[in-house]
Amino acid sequence: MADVKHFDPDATLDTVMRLFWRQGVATTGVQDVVDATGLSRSSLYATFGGKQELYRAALEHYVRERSRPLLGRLEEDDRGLPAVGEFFAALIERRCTGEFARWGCMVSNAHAGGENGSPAVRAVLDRQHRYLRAALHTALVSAQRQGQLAEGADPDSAADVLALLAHGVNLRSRAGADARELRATVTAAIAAFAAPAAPAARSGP
Amino acid sequence: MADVKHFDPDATLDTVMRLFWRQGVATTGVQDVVDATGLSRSSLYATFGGKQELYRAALEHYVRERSRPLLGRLEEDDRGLPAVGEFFAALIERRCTGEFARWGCMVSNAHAGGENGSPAVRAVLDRQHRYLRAALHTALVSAQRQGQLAEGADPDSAADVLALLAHGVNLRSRAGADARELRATVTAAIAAFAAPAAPAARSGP
DNA sequence: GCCATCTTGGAACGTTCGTTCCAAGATAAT
DNA sequence: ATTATCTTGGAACGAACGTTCCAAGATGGC
Repeated sequence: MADVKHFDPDATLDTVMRLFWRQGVATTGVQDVVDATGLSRSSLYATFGGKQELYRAALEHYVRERSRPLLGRLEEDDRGLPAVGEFFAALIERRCTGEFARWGCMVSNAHAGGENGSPAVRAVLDRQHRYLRAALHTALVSAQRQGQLAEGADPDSAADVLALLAHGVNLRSRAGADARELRATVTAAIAAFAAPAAPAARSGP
Repeated sequence: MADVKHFDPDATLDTVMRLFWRQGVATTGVQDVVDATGLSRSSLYATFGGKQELYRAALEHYVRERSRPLLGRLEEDDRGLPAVGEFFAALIERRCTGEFARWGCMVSNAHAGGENGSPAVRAVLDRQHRYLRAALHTALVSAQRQGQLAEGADPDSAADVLALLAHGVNLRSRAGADARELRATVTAAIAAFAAPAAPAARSGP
C-alpha cells in the first residue's frame, strides 16, 4: 500500500558518519552528503530530518558501531592491567593506521566543535565519557583484585585519569602524533598505577 | 604621506580570538567578526587577509597571550611536583570558572576542527604541544632532582602522560566537566608518579 | 490493473557565506 | 593648502548554504 525505501538507512548513516567524523559537521555541506551517499535531498530529509539531526544520528551510529564494541571488549576482559594495555594498544592502532588514521575520535572531536551546545549532542558526549570511565574502572577493579595495582592507587582515580588520557590520545592522533610515542606514553601511564614489578629474577640469592 | 590605522590591531585580534575560541572558526562568519569588532570588512581584509589567515593570527595571539604565560610560570617554578600541581590547578580554574569557562583551550579545540589540515595551523599545534611537554618535563626533572619522583618514574614519560592529560582536561571542561572532579583526577595522576608519601606522623610508636 | 501511499529526482527558495571593489575620508609630508 | 597615500564604510559579487516543494516514479494491497 506504499512504496518502500530504495536504500539502506544504516549503510547511509555509515557513509555520513565518515564524512562528519573526518571533516566535522560545520565544514560538511548537505551537498557533500548528497554526493557521498548518492541519495537525493528529498530522501535524506524524509528519513533523517535536517542536518543537525543527521549529525546526531551519525554520531550515535559511531558510538554504537565504533566505540561501544571496543569498550565492551575491555569490560569483559578480566585480566586487569593487561586488558587496559590491550585496549589502549587497539585504540592507538585504529587512530594512527588504516582507513581512519588521523581522523581522531568522533566523540572527542565533537567536544571541541562549536555545536556541542546542542543538549542532545552534549548528552551523547557525557554518556560516552561515563561509559569509557566505567569500562576502565571495571578493568582496574579486576586489576586490584589480582594485586596488580600499586598500594596507593585506587581504581576510581585511575579510571578518571586514563579516561582523560584517552581523549588526549584521540586529539593528538588527529594532529598526526606518532603511534610509537603514544604507545610508550600510555604504557608509562598504566605502569604508574601498577604494583612494582614482580621480583621475578631480579634480586638473586 | 599616508593615513594610519584607526584601530588597534592587537585589541582587535583579542576580540576575534574570543569569537573563534568559543564558537570555532567554521561556525563563525565574517559578519560575526564585523559585528564584534566594529570594523568594516575593508579594514579586516586589508590588515589580516582572509578569514583563514585571521584565524591563524587569532590562534597565535591565543598562544602568545594565554598559553605561553601559564607555561612560562611552570617552567620557571623549580619546586618540582608542587609546581606541576599548581599549573594544573590554575588550568582547571581557567577552564571552569570566569569569563572563559567551558570554552576549552583554543589549541586543543583546533585539533578537532576540520581545518587542522592547514599546514600553518598544524605547525602551531605541534609547536605548542612540544612546548607544553617541555615545560612539564623541566618541572619533572626538578622534581626528580629533589627526590619527589617514584623510583620507577622517569620525567620523559611522565611529561608525555601529563601533556596528554592536559588535553583531556581541556576537552572535558568544554563539555562542562566538574572542576572538583578534574582537580581530583590530575591530583591522582601526579600522585601516581610521586615517591611514596613521606612517613611523617603516620606510624606512631 | 488500479489505487492509495510513500519515495525520489531535481528545481527552486531565501539566506548567508567569503571576498572584492570603489568612492569618500583621513593623515602626514611637502 | 595641496598632494600622495593609505584607510574606511558600505554596496555588491557569485557561490554555497540548509531547507522546502512538487511532479514523476515505484511499490504493495486490492
